[in-house]
Amino acid sequence: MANEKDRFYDPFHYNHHEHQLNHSSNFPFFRDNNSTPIASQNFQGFDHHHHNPSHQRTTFTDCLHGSMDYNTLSRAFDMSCSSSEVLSSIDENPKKPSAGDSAGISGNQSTPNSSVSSSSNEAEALIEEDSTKSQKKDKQPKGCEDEEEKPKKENKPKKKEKKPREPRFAFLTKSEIDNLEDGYRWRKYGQKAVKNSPYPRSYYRCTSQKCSVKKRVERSFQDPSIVITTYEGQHNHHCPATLRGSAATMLSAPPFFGSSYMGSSLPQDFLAQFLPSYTQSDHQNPMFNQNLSNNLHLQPQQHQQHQFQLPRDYGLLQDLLPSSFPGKQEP
DNA sequence: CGGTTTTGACCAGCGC
DNA sequence: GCGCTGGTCAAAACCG
Repeated sequence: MANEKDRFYDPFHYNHHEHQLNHSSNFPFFRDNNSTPIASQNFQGFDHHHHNPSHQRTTFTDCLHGSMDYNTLSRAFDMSCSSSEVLSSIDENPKKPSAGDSAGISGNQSTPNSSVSSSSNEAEALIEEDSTKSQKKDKQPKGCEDEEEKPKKENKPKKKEKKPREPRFAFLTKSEIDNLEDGYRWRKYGQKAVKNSPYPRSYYRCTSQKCSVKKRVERSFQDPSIVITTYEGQHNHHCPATLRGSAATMLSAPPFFGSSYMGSSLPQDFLAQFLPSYTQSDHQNPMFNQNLSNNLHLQPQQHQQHQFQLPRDYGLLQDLLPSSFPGKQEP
């Protein structure tokens, strides 16, 4: 058990070589044979139009390994990217012919177009749903902020302006544990049966006050060993140090992506490591940097300079980082 | 006793 | 307009 969790924490608990091999594939999904975290995700800029109206919505799939600061990650990836090798995306066909439509990630659903792949490529798809559709739900007034404990049932102020949904991104993790530790504290607020799946989907909210981050956790019914965790929103606080040492540090390290260092001039090597589909041309593309920069600075708090320090137990991480990366420890 | 989980009900979009 | 579905609420139960 604990083991599983620990593994999940470890962002680089995978085989380097395998990783590299996967680089070449269009399918940024990998896992090792030992039920290690597979952490792959496809990003789809659903709310691009929201964050940046001028943006056109693009699908973007990428993968990372293991868990990191989801918060920053989501920001980091919520951008347009040239690598479109992926996705089928629901982008263009937000609506599926049949009902399982909104299930976004529906990796566990057998929706025809869900771009989710099937068991053989289980995680291939992990695509986020079209935000436009998701917006529907946002019952405004309440949101996740507990500030307003409105009596929703009766007189809910008819909400009008839909609050655009936060970008979401998902992780696939091979684990027996449904609710994987990620450093943050969550409170479950709902559970629903998933259509065409024997496994229910659980809804969690960050327990931190005024933090509206939510996550959904469900198990792929195609491959029950895979847990699909979808994050929505950005934490506006640091990761509570509930995790053991480095893991927490790791997960909560905004500096990882949030420091100005990461702002607009990420080391190419670094990006390449974390964004397997990232290419040099991406980096050279002004839009890429621009988007990245923009996305990394959505949150004021993240502007602050952090002295990035890598947890010592992440040897692999050390190895992956370019020597120029701040905090990189010399052997 | 305070925080979390459970769970049935409710609500809003969407497709037909 | 109706039915379906995902998402959310909130009271009750549970737990440490």
